[in-house]
Amino acid sequence: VGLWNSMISGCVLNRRGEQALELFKGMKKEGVEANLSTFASVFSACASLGVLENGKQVHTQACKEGVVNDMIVASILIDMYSKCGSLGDACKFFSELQNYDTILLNSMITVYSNCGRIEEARCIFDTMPSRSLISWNSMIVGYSHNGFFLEALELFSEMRRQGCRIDNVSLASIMSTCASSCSLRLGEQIFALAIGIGLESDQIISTSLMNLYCKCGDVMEGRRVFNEMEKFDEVPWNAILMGYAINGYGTEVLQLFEDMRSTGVSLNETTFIGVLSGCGHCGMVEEGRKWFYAMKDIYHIEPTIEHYSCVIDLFARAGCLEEAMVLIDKMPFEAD
RNA sequence: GCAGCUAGCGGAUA
Repeated sequence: VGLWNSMISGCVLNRRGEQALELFKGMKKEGVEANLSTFASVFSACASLGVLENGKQVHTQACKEGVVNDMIVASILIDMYSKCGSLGDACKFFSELQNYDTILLNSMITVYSNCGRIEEARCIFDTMPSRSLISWNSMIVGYSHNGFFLEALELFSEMRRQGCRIDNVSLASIMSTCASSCSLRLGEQIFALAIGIGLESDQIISTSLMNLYCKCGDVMEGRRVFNEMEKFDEVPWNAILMGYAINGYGTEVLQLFEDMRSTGVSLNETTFIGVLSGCGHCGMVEEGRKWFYAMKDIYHIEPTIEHYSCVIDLFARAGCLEEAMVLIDKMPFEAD
């Protein structure tokens, strides 16, 4: 068992989830009994792959082994359902549990927030025996993502009043709250706090600052931050791209997108949302059509409903109604 | 001193 477990958890650590599941199958074929660690790794693999059905099957097996009573396995399971977008299953499983620890309850704060059940998230937060930094951060993010900006800010103040440790995640989250609510001055004050604890060059703080400027309409200032910051991943690129897009700078969107491709920055769904919405704001039909198809054909990124929405909107506004209708029919989702 | 939880970018909309 030990050898199998090491191999499986090794795969998970190296993001080879598929391999981990293969190994798990092989292990069963050989008649080796899975234990706690095995299930823990397998659920993590399912979580990172987002394979719900697989995860459910293994969950059933784990129940027979009685393994789901383990706190860590239980948290991973909740996290797995959460990452697979199956929030109902997460809630159901949670309701069957008897014992909870801080980490498990933190996961549930996130689950409830992600289903919009913010009151229940807050209830867990209020009644949990002890709260970690992540509990506070999760609750703040929950409020923010659900549009409860004042509540997020209030909780952040409470955090400071109580003298809790504040980290880059806390600050970036609250700066994002400020950006969403166009609170430029407040956002800058939060950034000042970040400087005070030595986080002025922190990547996620810089990204948040840039986003703050962009959302508040000052793309030039956003660009200045972008130019000066260190960029370890594609997120800052997407943020400035989106900044250009929402402010109607179409040529800058295409230029930046070209820079991304020539620099070898990885492109993701968000990148294409930026590109397509930029084309939309500026009526660039040809470019929009081209990139919509290219994202699938060349970059192998499946268009989501957001992408369809951008491009359908683009066609409709440009007067290409038939093309828009055809696309609506071809959409693999329900129109919302 | 490593099994589990949070983060920054994410469509259109009077």
